[in-house]
Parts: sequence; C-alpha cells; structure tokens
Amino acid sequence: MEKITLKEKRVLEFIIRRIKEDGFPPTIREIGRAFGFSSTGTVRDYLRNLSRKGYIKIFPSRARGIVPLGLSGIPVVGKIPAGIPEIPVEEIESYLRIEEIGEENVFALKVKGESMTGKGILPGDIVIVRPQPTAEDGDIVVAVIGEEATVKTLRKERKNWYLESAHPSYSPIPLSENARIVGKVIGVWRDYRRR
Amino acid sequence: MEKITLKEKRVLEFIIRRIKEDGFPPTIREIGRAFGFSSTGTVRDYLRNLSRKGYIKIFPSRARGIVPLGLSGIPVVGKIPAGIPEIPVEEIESYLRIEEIGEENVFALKVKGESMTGKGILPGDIVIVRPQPTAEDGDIVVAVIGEEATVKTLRKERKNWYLESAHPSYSPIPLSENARIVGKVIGVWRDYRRR
DNA sequence: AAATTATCCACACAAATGTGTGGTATAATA
DNA sequence: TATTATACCACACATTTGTGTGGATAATTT
Repeated sequence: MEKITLKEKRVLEFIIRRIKEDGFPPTIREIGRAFGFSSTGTVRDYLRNLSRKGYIKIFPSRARGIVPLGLSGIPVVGKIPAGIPEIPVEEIESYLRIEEIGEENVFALKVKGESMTGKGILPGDIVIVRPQPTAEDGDIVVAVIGEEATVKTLRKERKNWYLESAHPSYSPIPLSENARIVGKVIGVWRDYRRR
Repeated sequence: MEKITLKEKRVLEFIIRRIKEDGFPPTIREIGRAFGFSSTGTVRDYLRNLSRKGYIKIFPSRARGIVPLGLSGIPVVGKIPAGIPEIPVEEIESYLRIEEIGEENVFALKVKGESMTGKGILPGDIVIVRPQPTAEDGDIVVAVIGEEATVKTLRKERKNWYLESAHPSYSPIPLSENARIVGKVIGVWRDYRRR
C-alpha cells in the first residue's frame, strides 16, 4: 500500500468515523467543513489521492460515493507499532470484520461447561455456528444430545461417527437420533471484559 | 416493533443489501428503479412508513440519508432452535457486534507460538488489544520483549511484576525496560475456516 | 535548477437528489 | 358505510452535490 501523508490519513479517518457514526459516508462539502477547507476542489484533490493510493473507492457522480477500502473494523497489525495509539496505516495488514461473515443464517451460542477447554474453547466463549446437518472428520460441531446443546469434535473411526469431548473425563458419543449435529463451529469469540 | 407489510420488508431488505454491497445507502430514485416505481413519491411513502414504524432513520434533506435501525450482527441464541435455519426472534438473547467495540484505538494482532495455549489462546488466533502501559494482576496482556510481541499473563508476586506464559516450558519474565506492556487483551477471535 | 508533490483557493455549472403538491384505485378496518 | 391504510402515479422545485476550470504557495524530489 502506497504511503499516505498525515493530512490524507486524517481525512481518511474522518470518513471512516462518519460512516461508523452516521451510517453513510460524508459529502465533499461535509469533509471540507470538518477541516476548514473553503474549496470543494481541495477535498476532491484529497479524495483523488486517497483513491489513487488505494485507500478509498470513488463512485463517480454519486452522492456520498466514497467507500474506504478494507473499510472499518478492527485493524490487524503485523508488527507492534512503536507509537501506540497512533497506528500507521502502512502497518495495517487487514481489517477484522466478524459481523460480515459472508454466510447466511449464521448464529451464535454461549458455551457452557468445560468439555472443549482442551481445544481452546472455554466456558463463556461464544461460538459462531453455521447450521448444517453433517460435517467432516475433525470439525468442531454443535450437537444436540438429548435436550442439551454441546460443542464437540466430530470423529470418524472405522466408518463410525462419534462426538468427542476435549476433556478426558467425557467419553465419545456415537451419532444417533438423540445425538445429532446442528451445525459447524466456524469461529469463536471470547470477551475478557465480561468476565 | 410495529408490523411491516411484505412490500415494505422487501424495500428494507433492498436498502440493507445495498449498504452491505456498495458501502452506502441508495437514493430514493435508485430504490424506485429497483422496484419499477416511476414516481419518487412512491418510494418516499415507503420510507416514511418504515421510519414511522421504527425500521429506519431518515436524515432529512441529506442524500442517501437512510439508515436501517434495529438489530444487526450475529444473533446469540439461548436454546438451540428446533427449526434451523429459521431462528425464532423469541430465542434471540442478543446480537454479537464485535466491530463496534466501543473503544478507541483498539487493534488486533495474530498470535504466533504456543505460549498461551494453556489459557485457550491458540496460534493463529487474533487477539483484540486495548493499548495501555499497565494492567492488573491476572490480566492477559500483549508485551514487547526485546523486539518481539508476545501474549502473556501479568502476575504480581511480592510487589514484583512478571510476564507469565501458560506453557510450562517458559519461565516468567520480570517487567523491565526491555519487557514492557503494550496493551491489554480484551478479546480473542478464532476463525476455523482459515485453518 | 527544474519538475513534482503537497496543500490550499475561488467560482461556475450540470446533474443528482430530497421534498412538496395533488392525484387515482383498491382493500382492509372501524 | 365511512374511514383509514396500502399502493401506486405525475410533475415541479429548490438544494445538495460532484465536477470542471484555473489558479496560488511552499516544500520536496529529481
């Protein structure tokens, strides 16, 4: 990604903030007002440069047609920047956008119990689940056993399928009418602030 | 929430889809074109009704000033719904919106190495970090030791502070000039699809 | 020294856009 | 039966908004 100047960065950050707060991008004049630019041409020059350097996409002739690329979300950095909290844009590898998991009907579930602690899924974690009736060997799945929903690892052994806990004190449960797969775990979210 | 008609729902879904795909809301005429409405008044009536019923917010006189309200994100369910993928609204406890962690300057970092596996943070996980120079006993922190960034547990023992690994083969490192805290880990995200 | 880049300005213009006014027809509701 | 809600239309108008033209100054790079 080509280097941007400090002022260009400020403009970019303003655009991102406005999208986050308002729900839609600012106009050229709104940007100008925010920075004290009396000319629309000034702002247009900034947008052109940001576009040329690959930081935004401009939809010509469309009101508010400014879209930050690799848009908002949480910046994932490669190296720890020296001057935190000022994260240089060059250090940003990507943006984490969990909500925009491009899949339909995904839902989340809070994990109870220690059955998957050995696999790094702790009680209180939230698992993101893609509903599906089957999965592959080794997949982490949500299964309903009797009445209860649990997170297990799916295992195949000599043509038989088992739901396996990471905890040694639980024994594998064969798939059956009363032990069926609800969906595959595609992600895990843990929030240390709510603990 | 007041009931919406089927056609109103279609218009609302179109707006949401356009924001997701383009990055900004459609104009009145763009909505009209998509539905074959030849009059802007028709679309405006739809928007007014959607606004009155609480499904969108309209910013008067502002181009593309249409913002869908209400709940977005990944639905967190209490019980596993019987009829997946149709999740009944009653079962939804909350909505997971990680991007909107209401904190400034939060960044993310990919975890390398096994040093925190024992605490449920695996290699490849992405930790969400709030930049801060200190933390409390027991907090999981990102620290820079020499040149390298690592995830550690902060420990206090007899007035001395240590950076502790969950892995037994690493020994605790005292806080110093060359081993300092960068920030506190407030969350962890793991994506099983990218493995 | 010359060219380029960064950082601004003023102003005009056409197109995009939200809004207002005033309709019609049908179905549901009170 | 009267009223309200749904579901559209046409058209004019004022603002909003992106774009174009033609600058200026200072710093940086070639």
